[in-house]
Amino acid sequence: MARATIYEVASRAGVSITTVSRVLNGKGPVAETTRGRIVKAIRELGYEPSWLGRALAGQRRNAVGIVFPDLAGPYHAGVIAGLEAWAAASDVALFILGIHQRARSSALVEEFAQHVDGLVLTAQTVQGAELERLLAQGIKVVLLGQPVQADVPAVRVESQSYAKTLTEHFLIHHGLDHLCFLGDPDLSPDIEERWRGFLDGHLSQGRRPPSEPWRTSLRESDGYRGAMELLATPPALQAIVCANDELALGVYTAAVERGLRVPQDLRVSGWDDIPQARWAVPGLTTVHQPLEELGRCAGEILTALMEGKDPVTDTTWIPSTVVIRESCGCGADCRGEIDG
Amino acid sequence: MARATIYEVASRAGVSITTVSRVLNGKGPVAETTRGRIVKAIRELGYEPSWLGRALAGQRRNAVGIVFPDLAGPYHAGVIAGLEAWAAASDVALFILGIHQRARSSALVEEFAQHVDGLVLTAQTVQGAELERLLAQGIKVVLLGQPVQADVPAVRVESQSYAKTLTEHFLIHHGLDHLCFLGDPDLSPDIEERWRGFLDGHLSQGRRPPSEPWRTSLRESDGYRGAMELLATPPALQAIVCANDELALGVYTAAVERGLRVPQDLRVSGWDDIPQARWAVPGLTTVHQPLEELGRCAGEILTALMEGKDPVTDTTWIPSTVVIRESCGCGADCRGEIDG
DNA sequence: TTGTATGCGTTATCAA
DNA sequence: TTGATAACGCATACAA
Repeated sequence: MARATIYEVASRAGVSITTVSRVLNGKGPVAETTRGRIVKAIRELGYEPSWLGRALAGQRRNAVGIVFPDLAGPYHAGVIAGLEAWAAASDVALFILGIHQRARSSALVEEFAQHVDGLVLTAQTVQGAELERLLAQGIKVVLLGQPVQADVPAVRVESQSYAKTLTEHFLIHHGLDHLCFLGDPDLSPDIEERWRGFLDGHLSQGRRPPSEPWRTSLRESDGYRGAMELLATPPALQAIVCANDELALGVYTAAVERGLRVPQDLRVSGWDDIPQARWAVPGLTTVHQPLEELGRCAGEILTALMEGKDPVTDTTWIPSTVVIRESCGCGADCRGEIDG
Repeated sequence: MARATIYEVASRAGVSITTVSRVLNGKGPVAETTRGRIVKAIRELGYEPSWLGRALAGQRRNAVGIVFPDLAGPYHAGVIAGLEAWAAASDVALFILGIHQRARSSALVEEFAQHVDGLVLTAQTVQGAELERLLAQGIKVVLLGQPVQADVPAVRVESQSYAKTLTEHFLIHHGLDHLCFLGDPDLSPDIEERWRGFLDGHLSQGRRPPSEPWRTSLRESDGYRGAMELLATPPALQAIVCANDELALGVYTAAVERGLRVPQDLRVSGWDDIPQARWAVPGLTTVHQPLEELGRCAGEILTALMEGKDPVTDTTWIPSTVVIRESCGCGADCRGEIDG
C-alpha cells in the first residue's frame, strides 16, 4: 500500500540505511557484494526515494517552476516548450503555476517556491517586496519580460526597434500619415517599449509625434471596443498599430461593422503572431516572438544560478521578427519578414 | 536570509513549538494572552510554515496537480481554467506538469505525485501499471478523456452522438454521399468515439458504411498531407470529417493547392473549436467541447475523493455542442448550434 | 492550558 | 567498508 522506505530496503539487505543511501547517491565506498544485495532489495521492493525526505534533508529539489499570470494567452505554450526542452536535457522536473488573479496569490507563489530550486517569473506575477522575500529564501529567480530589477537576472524580448521598423513600414513604405497605437503602455514594459518604438518611428521620419496611445487592456473585445470608438470620430485613421494580436483581431471585427475593408480602408498590425494571425483574412502583419528561445534562455540562466556560478545579474535580450502579411496593405509582392 | 522556523517563533514567544503549532492550526486550547504573544512573534519574524515539514509530518499537501502530454494543444488552457476555478474556491494550489515525451516521464509523474494530494491525468499521460503504482501510494486520481479503468473515476466528453449528428448533417441536410474520416481512432478513445459516431451516422441512414478512416496523427501538417493524398485519387470526395480542427485547417491548405474551394467543392469539419476555427475563412464547422466544465468537474470529484467520501468510481459524461459555421456548406441561414 | 518526546524519510557527520 | 546518530521542520500522542 504505502511506499517502501530506505529502512525497509536496509533491513531487507541486512545493512544500515547509511549504506543504502550511499548506493542511492553513488557517493562513498560500498563493497561490490553489498551493493549487489542492496540493488536487489531496491528492485524487489520497487523502492523510490521520497522526494520529501530528500528535500527536507536539505538536498536539491531537482525541479524548477515557472509562474504565469494565467495560461490562457498565446504566450505561455512557446515559453514552456523552450523551458521544457532545457529541463529535459538537464534532467530537472518542470512545474507550472498559474496564479489566475487569486486573492492569496502571493502565498501561493511562496508555497510553490518550496517545491523547486529555481523559479522563472513572467510578467504580472511577482514583484517588489514579494520578490525580495523569495530571493531572501535563497530561491534562484529569473525574470521573464518583467521590468528589470537590480541584481536579478532577466530575459527580455527587444520590442522597441521592431515597433519602430513596423511604424516606418506604415509611414514610408505605405506612405501613411495618420496612425494610432492601441494598447496600454503601462500594462507591461514590453508594451511600453512597443509604444516607444512607435514614437521613434515617427520621430525618425520627422513626423509630428502621434497622439497618445488609446489605452486599453489586451483582450479581443477590448480591441473591438477601442476600434469602434477610434473609427467613430474624424479625422479618419489610416492604420491601427495594436499592442497584441488579439486586439488586432478585435479591430477586424470593428472594421467590418464600420463598413471598412482591411487593408484597403484601414491598415492593422498586431504583436505576438498567435495562430489566428495566420488564418485570419487578411493575414495579420505582426511581430513574431521567439518564445521557445525565451524559455530555453531562462533555463540556461537557471542552470548557471543553481550551479552557483558567479551571480548572473544582467538582462539577456532576445530578438524578434517582423512578419509582413496583408493587413498592413502589402500584397504578395512584399510578404515576408523584415529584420529589425 | 533563511526562513524562520517554528522553533524560532516558539523561543521568541517563550513557549514550546507545540503551542505554536496549536495556534497555527487553530486546534487545541491556547490562552488568549499566549496566543497574542505567538501571533506577534509570527508577524515579527515573517514566519510561514514550511510546506515540506508539514507534508513530511503526514499532513495534507493542500495542492493538486494536473498532467498533460504537452501544453501546446488547444486542449489544456480551458481545462486548466476550469480546474483552477475549482482550486481557487477550495483554497488548494494547482500545479501543472507537461511530460513532453520525456524519456523518464514515468518517474517524473511519480515524483510530481509526491507534491500533491490528488492528480488529474489527461489522455496519453499515465496508464496501466504506472497508474496502479500511483493509486497504491494513496494518491487520489481522476482520469480525463482516458479509457475507463476499473475503480478509477473519470470524466469524459461524449463524442459519439455528436459525430453522428455531424455526419447526418452532411448526409441529410447537405445530401452528400461520399464522406471520409481523417484521423486515427487508435490514438485516443475520444477519437475512436468520433469515428464510431461517423459510422453510426451512415448506418442510421441506411448508407453503405464508409471506407476505413484515413489514419494520421493530429497536426495541421498531417491534415495537409492526408488531404493531398485523399484528393489525388477519384472518386471525388465530397466532405472530409476531421478528428480535430488542426487537421481540418491542414485540409484547407491542401484544398487550395488542389484548386478546390471550401465549401463549394469540398466540405470540411473539425473538432475542438480552437480559436483559429472562428477566424479561418470559411469559418470551420466543428464541435465545441466544454473544457472548463471538464476541469471543474474533475476538481469536484477530487474534492469528494480527498474528503474520503464513499469511493467515486464511475465515469462522468460531459456533453458537447456542434458549432455550424460555413465549411460544411451552410450559409448564413443555418449557422448556429445543433444539439446532440 | 502547556510542554516533552517521537515520527516522518532522507542526507551527512563522525566514529568504528 | 560500514554504522549510529543528528539534523531538516513540522504534527501529535501523551504527560504534566
